[in-house]
Amino acid sequence: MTECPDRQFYSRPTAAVARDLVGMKLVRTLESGAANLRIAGIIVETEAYGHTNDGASHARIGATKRNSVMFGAVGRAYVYFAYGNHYCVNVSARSREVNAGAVLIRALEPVEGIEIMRKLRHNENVLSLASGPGKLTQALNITGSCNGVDMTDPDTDLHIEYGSTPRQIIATQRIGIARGTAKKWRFLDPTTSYVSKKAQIKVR
DNA sequence: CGCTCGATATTCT
DNA sequence: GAATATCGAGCGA
Repeated sequence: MTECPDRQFYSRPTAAVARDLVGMKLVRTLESGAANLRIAGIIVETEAYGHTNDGASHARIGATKRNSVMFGAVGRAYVYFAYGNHYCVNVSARSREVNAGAVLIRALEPVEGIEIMRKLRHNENVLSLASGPGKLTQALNITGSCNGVDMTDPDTDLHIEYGSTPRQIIATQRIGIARGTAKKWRFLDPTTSYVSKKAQIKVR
């Protein structure tokens, strides 16, 4: 039985991978003495990033020390430090037609280890635990040491498992970028309250 | 509720 | 020096 989406899953155009990741489960394992603590959430919001075809991508300028995972094997964690305060986590993915790419995980619905998330986040409100790319890395204790971890292996301390089927998925413009705004490469389930704040869909 | 701003790594100019 | 795939505190309405 396969627990995790395999290498083939990530060997497709990043927009397709980003869409299909909505509903999957992001799982973090922390060592705590003899036992292992499991923290996990359902992915409810993602963004796809490309290579030279995408002005918003870190990979648009070629490989650097920071973005090298985007050019390596697919299905691995690309973790970087943003704005000097927050980590963001992606999974590397790309089709054979390009040389780099990744999918940013923007929000989770907490499902396992919620009390641990509360402690790591210093926040009691479950709606605020992982509803943003910087928040979810803090809630799952994801730091630079996770960079390059294989997300297709259920035995690693950071990986992606099959989850649930989303009620709905919509594609919209990406958030917080100045270039590449025409692409509708942000994917989210608008029926959940756990998407990042800027991504809330206005209901009227 | 919405707006401004500080924190400050990485990369580019 | 400036921009960036962010967040939360502080302030005013």
